[in-house]
Amino acid sequence: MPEGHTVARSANHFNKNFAGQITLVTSPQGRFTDSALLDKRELSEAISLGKQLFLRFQEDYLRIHLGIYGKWSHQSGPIFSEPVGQVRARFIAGQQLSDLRGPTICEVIDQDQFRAHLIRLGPDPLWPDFDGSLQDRFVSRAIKSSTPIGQLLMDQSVIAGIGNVYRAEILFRAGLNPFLAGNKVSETKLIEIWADSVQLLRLGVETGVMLTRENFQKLSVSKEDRYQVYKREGLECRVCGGVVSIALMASRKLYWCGSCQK
DNA sequence: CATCGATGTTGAG
DNA sequence: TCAACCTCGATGG
Repeated sequence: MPEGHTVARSANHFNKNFAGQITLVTSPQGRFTDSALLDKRELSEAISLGKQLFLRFQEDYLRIHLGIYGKWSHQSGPIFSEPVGQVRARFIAGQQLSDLRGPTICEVIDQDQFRAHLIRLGPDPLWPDFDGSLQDRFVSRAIKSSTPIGQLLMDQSVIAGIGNVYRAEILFRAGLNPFLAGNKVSETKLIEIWADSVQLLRLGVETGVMLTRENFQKLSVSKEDRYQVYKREGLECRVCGGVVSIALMASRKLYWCGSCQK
């Protein structure tokens, strides 16, 4: 159940432990019927873009999207324990084993299809942005839209990698009302949101935890203390003491503080 | 033990 | 707009 930082961590794991190696690819569950196409080939590299992970096997790509249920489990050998659950795809190289369970997408695609996905997806705050063009793509897209900013942040073609937790937390940190249309948000504010996304996602990659509170202390790792507003409906806002609200926006739960986020 | 819900997306209507 | 997809840990009785 990842947002972009988790997927980036998976890519890092594959680049560290599998890249450049002949990799066994199987489907213990049997539902990944194309596993044989990749079996015993070199896993060239892993690329994360938003919530999608692409494992390149020379000229072929395995596109993986965990969706809401999917999960990775990694093990180091020489002894591998049998993990619980239905394993869609299993990867083994040397002493490393990775099991993929419950993904929405696990499909082999070619280079053209890979390029199509790159084009379709919006800018990923975790990608290097030396000339600021990724930030520009986000700002210019959001500032033209009459869609609420709370929905724009969940749109993977606007910004890739933000999910329901970061959406709520970023808007709280920006003091921005989620219902405000994108074209009513100032350019300065949009740049601030992009910069905060970069900061938060990087910290998430580094720590493996979604830290969003003021001092980023890991002391706020316990579930009750972790977030500013996410899943805190009916509780006191940590800043103003008002009540945290909840509503459905595009059928996803949205959390915000009505007085901090006017 | 049964039920619920989740950091997500697609596609039918 | 909403059901369907798909898995399993958390929750409650």
